[in-house]
Amino acid sequence: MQLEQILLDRFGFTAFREGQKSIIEAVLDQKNVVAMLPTGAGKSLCYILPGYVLEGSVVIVSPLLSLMEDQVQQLQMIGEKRVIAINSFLSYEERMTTLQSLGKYKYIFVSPEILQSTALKKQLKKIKVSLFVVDEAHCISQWGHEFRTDYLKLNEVIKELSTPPVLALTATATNKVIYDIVSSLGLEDVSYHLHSIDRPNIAIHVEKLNTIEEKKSKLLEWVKTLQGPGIIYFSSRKWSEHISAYLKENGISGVSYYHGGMEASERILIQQQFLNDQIQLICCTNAFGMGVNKPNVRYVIHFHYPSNMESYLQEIGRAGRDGKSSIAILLASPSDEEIPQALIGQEFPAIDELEHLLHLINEQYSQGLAVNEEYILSRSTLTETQWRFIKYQLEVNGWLEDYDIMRKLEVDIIIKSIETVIKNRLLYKKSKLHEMKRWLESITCRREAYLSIFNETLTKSIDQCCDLCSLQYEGYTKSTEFINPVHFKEWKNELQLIFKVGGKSAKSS
DNA sequence: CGTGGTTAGCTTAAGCTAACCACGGTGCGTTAAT
Repeated sequence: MQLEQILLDRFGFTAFREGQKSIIEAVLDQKNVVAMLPTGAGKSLCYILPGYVLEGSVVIVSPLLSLMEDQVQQLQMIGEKRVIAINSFLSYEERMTTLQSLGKYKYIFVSPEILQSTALKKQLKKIKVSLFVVDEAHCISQWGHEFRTDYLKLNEVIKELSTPPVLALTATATNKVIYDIVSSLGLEDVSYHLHSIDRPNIAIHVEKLNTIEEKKSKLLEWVKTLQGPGIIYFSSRKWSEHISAYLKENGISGVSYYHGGMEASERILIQQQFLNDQIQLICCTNAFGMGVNKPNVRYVIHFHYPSNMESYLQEIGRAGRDGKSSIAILLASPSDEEIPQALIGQEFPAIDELEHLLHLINEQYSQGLAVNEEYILSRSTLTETQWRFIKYQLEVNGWLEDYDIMRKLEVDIIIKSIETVIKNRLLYKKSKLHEMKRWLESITCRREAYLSIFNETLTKSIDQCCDLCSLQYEGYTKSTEFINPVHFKEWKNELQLIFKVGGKSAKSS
């Protein structure tokens, strides 16, 4: 009752959306909470509202600067001024001033990286942190092990802050990923609020083609017929640019590309143009999407498929946030596996590279020097990600702190240990890719197939389900009037009555 | 890691092989002490 009043007073909503209330109650009950809500279900309310009830501040760990800025703006729009994002957008002076008066902020947005700053941690310890939020918590599992290892150090930060209650929020996680989140954050007595990851208004279509050229012309065909706006995913920057140009050459207007190799200003511009309907179609890599809350995306096409099902579901989940009918199309060809395999392989250092590097570090240690990263990296061919992965392994075992330990253990033992970690991670990632490939080979309902990966089952039949069930493509095209799903259902029911055909049983044909 | 394209170098000087290289994504943070 009281919560509904706050909801009305502060946010102007009369009722909670599904799942929100019980999450908020658990948070206010000082429990550790893991919440999985589908995209667009209003996750941020789950920490914003408790902020008004709890004393002290709410710290929110966010994976992207743009996401932080968005959230800050949204809070300011509802009249909340006690909000700050601590990141590299702040000048040195601004940052120092902010840190001195940290307690006056109710909502403090941070990146996992900046949480490693001792100056920030020192100030955070002085104020009362009443809730520690990890937004997009699947990043712990998806990025923490190799790409952004500071995600795996959040548990240390939580301990340093005298273990405030934690709220981990995500839209897409398998049981294993949830286990990974909970154990990595060191959470005990967890209150789980896991809702279905399914998005019934998104139809699924997979199309097999023999060559890349066939894929290109099929893509053009779809883009010409489908009602936009749309997003097309690629696994390489080059391809996203190439197809963007190809579509333009073939008379498609309002197309742009987007990937991580572009200038930040250009990326922001294109994202804004897409959000404002000035661009109808984005050819992009997986850099595009997180935090893109565009309600009317009508289709997502995969020109290349991602390396695991979680990523796939996150990407198609960017369609149809307004709840209206949308479609996800995946174009597959035999050579598609090459890129994801290569990407997985290059995340990890080769064993001889690892050995070479550790001997270099050892050399520096034995001269009594601290590890000079610049020097070490200049003498190896490791990528930044590979080095960060090794560095984390050394840190987490205490090998980077104390060079006496390094001598005693012998480099060989360290190499063996890291080698084992690499092998296990490779096995895991390859099995995830294999799971993705198996899904592509589904012979029964694709939705049921991915739900089973997430330990779910289909509870009610869906009219526009997938290419293996029954799927009418007319509802997604430009030429025809948009078919309201409700009317469509009635029409279909009538047809079923006439022919006495069962809904779901029809798909086995 | 694994594939596909190019080139150097060999030679029954026009065609073969071996060696080499380019290719494939995601983002933070970069500046001080009581």
